[in-house]
Amino acid sequence: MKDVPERSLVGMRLLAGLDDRERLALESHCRWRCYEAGERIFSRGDESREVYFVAEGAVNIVDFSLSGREVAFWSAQAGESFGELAAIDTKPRSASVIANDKTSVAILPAAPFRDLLQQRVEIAFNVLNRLAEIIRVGDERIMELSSLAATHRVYAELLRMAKPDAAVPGLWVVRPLPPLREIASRVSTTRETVARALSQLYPTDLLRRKGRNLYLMDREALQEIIYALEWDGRHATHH
Amino acid sequence: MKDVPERSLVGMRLLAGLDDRERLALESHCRWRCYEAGERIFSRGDESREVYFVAEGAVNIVDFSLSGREVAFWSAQAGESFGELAAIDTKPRSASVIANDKTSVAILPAAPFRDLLQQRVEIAFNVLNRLAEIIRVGDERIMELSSLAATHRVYAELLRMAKPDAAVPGLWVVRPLPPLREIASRVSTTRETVARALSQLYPTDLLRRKGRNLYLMDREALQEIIYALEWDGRHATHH
DNA sequence: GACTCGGTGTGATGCCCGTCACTGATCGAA
DNA sequence: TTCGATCAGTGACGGGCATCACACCGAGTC
Repeated sequence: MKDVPERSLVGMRLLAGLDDRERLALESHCRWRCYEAGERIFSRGDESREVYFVAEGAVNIVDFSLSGREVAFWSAQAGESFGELAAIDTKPRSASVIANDKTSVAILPAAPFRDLLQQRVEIAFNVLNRLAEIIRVGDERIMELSSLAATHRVYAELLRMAKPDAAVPGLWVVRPLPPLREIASRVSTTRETVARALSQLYPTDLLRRKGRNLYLMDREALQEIIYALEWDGRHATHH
Repeated sequence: MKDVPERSLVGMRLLAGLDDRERLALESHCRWRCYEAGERIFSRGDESREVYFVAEGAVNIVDFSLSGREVAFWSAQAGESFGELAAIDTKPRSASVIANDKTSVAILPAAPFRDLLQQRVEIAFNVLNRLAEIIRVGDERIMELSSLAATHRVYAELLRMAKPDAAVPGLWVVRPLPPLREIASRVSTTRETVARALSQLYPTDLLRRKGRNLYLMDREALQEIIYALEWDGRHATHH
């Protein structure tokens, strides 16, 4: 939000538990850098090993299939970090990272990062918890890809993106609604399918769109639809 | 392989780096148990938090969709472990575990496991590396599900399962070939599709089947097919 | 204004593959 | 041998959705 980005690691979740002295020591190992929206920070297969902390902005962690299809794995907002994998196991980058907005990051080389983990077990636990969360989310995604039709995956993603509306309790809103192409890449389908999935729901009045906001009028009913359609849909009882 | 299962944690990869004294101390916190092939060890959503070490046998980590579709995430052989996630983040089990063969396990409660991580950073690093590997494999799976047709995912899985033949160099073999239904659950498709994928390849002589062995006559050519078909297949150049 | 460019909505077309339904093969056990 | 159970192979059918193609819209820009 500021023009002059803060150069500090205050508020980084992965570093929760460090006192000021420790944090400053860590900052001395960092180099800082800004990226424009859309700029690529590193690519799958790269040999770099640094850990990145997002100070401002947000990034998408993605990968591309041979045919150019973009698959989004997850994203990191300000206060979060990425690139830990390569720093931990010293293998090449497993995915690419692209700045979403104008983004400023702190770049910490692998060596001081590993030193930190050794000296402060607390931080190692933070990292363990973070990796565990990534695995849980990933497993859920695999389950969805395996058992839900594309349309339903879109609805599931809407439910994940929506936040409670500040004004009306019980009303949920996706604000702002990202470009459909981005939703598509998160649930591994196409822009067109996302558009059709939404259109299909407008008449039922479960979804309502106003400008760049998308309102979920009845969250439970939407949830219901996702699973109801798995029964008598193409995946019939089978058992 | 023995009738009386060994009750020791020797050879557990996650514990590499512990000396005998430390290992014995850990064993004193374990309880031991055997499972028959097919028996369920725990289920997704369970509130247990123990870490399991596979002494003998093998287990499958799976999950079931509402429609009963079984999705296999990964498996753990003797010397490997599972259940670390819940022990680390104290959330409910993210998946179910089913014994593949007759299996004996050591069961370590979360508390001593966490103590271990705190006192021996080396072990914490082992766990970090393991989780990192799980994430990398999971990401690859998501990529495959997003960009490869079912038939090609089957071929990719064959390549993963195959090991070099002891006799003929350059020849790779899947031995023994598991039931097709299991391959299907690993790549999220059906038994029938796996059967058809194999049948399709027999005439080309890239695959040859003898009893419970499946020979890959030309590994590179198979690799080739998987990606070649992504170009001019249904996922045309798009961009 | 006109022109571009990124984001939308939607119809038409094919084809992959999940589902259902059989037929056989294999292997133990009775 | 004869069941019974699990696994394997294959045909038929149909629906979902990826692809292609176009029209529309708002926001800059010149």
